[in-house]
Amino acid sequence: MTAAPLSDRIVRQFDSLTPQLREAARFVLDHPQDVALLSMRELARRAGVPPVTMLRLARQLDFPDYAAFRQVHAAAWRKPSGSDFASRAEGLQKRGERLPERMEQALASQVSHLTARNADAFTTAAETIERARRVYVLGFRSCFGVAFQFAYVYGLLRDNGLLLDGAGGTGTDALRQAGPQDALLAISLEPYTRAAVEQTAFAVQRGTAMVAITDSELSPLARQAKVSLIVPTESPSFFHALTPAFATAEMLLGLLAARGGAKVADAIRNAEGQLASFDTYWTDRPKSKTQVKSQPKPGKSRS
Amino acid sequence: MTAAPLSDRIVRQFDSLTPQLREAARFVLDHPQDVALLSMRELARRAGVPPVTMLRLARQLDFPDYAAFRQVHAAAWRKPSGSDFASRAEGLQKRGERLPERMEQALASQVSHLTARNADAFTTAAETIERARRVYVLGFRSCFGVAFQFAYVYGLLRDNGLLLDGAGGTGTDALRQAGPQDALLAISLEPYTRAAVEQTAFAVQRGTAMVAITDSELSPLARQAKVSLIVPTESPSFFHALTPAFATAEMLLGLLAARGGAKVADAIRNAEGQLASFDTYWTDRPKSKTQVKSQPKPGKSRS
DNA sequence: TCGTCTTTGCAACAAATGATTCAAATATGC
DNA sequence: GCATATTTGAATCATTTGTTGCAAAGACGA
Repeated sequence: MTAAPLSDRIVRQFDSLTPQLREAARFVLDHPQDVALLSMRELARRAGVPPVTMLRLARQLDFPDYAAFRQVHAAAWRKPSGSDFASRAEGLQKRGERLPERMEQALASQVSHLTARNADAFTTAAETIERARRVYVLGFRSCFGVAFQFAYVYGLLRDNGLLLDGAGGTGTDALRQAGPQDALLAISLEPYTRAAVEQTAFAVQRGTAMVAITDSELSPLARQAKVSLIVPTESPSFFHALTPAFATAEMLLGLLAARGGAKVADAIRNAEGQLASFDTYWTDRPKSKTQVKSQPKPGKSRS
Repeated sequence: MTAAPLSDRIVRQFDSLTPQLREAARFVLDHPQDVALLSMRELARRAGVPPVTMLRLARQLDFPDYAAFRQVHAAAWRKPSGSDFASRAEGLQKRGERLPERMEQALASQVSHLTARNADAFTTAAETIERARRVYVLGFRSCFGVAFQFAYVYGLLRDNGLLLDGAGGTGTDALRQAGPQDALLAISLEPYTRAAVEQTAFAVQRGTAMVAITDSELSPLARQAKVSLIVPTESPSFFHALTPAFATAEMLLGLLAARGGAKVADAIRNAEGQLASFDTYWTDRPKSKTQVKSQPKPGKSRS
């Protein structure tokens, strides 16, 4: 209905394309809006191919013009914003009909208000974590995914992070060593797991600075935390929304990385190199070719 | 930052505009997408004013260029990859100044376009999962958090989910039993971990229906998947954004729950009851009192 | 190894774009 | 009613756009 039929066409023809055209096709698939919004030359520049290639791609896909090619992409984006107001109202009742749309709407709105609600908390949280000797990360049950994510990415930045997961039931034992020089990032939403409340309380009592991601200033975590990042959890669905909490963690990580400057950049490059040498990642192209060119975005790292 | 402040600006200045400029402004307000997608001349033609008027309108609103005017309109409903190129360069210097705001902006915009990009894919994905005898969930490294989240919440709905985590290195062995009646939800973003690619390929070869959450139609997962949910990963920060993938998982879960109807509601109540009887959750009130009352919102469940 | 065929990108082209200029049309103040 | 200011649009200019032609580079089969 939207862009699907076109991208299908591209995917189906993809294998029969020449290498250079694939490069272009890949970029077009990944950035469909850019086709509509940018000029052909600018699009080609960003895709890293000469302008002619874009024209050739369009022709290969049976468009007479580049203009026709672009129009299809434009139409795909025009439709939803226009017709949605009308179609959104109807059909809210029908059991999950259009529920993804409603959730999307809600989540986007929640995410877009995170900083407003937390003003300087992000900075304070970053400072707290930077100063810490050790950074413990805690999150149980529904919050574990967020905690894991933070710990994993943080591990690319610095090596003083420790995820308190419970493999073997020993996970949180490490907290016993937490002290005043350390920091604890704790994530817990209503209903707060008993373990989260008790263990953070223990650490705080020992003088550890807690950064909390939680859902209310009045949550048992927030009241003991040095800084709290408050996230909404309302959702049109059965479940509490965790996306805002996840986004908050991701934003905090971004801030930490940015503040780290060159030192962090080095650490990331280091981690990448190690992973590459372990052959962790899958690669498209035949290994024989010049591998240098096959790393398209050098500055960008893997989270 | 997006379109809102601009249309505000137009409305506020509207009264002080000359008649002809109002004509133009009115059209621009009613067709903001056209500003981004059409040329100035074409836009003017449709608005019924000479081209110069559009330029004058842009200037009147303190834009140096018509290009700047258009860019603002483009940025409003475009994912941030494009417009951020400019701000990324300068922003990285200022070591994270206002980075949370920029990330928030980007993430919110990305989340708000998830369904547009994936149209019917959510429904197809839900159907596939519903039909499956077993539902395997796979995600490594940076994607594990998302996989965990899905598996955890899915576990509240039904008991046929299985997270392929690697505790003890045995995690993915379970995939050996995957067959044509089963489904596999796989999450992998660039750079794709070798293990994810190989193991999903194995399952697909055995006839398992794969639902992929990935970042391109051309990713090694998408090409083998029955349905693909495509998520953006661009970010103003060092790292790839995972929030869109997380939100997608959450939206899919919401859809599954909604489609499940009463049966699912029962299952959730069941799970809650069990957790409560294990005393998993912390409660504000003194223990002596009636414990029943300490389950605050009966309708709302824990994700 | 050579010759053929495909793929690729540079340079040049015509058309269209955004922007400028200026004169006509209209409104405004005295 | 006249002179001044403002508003408007046509004609024009310098760029940029999409497109074409052609030659170099590369792949492939004999």
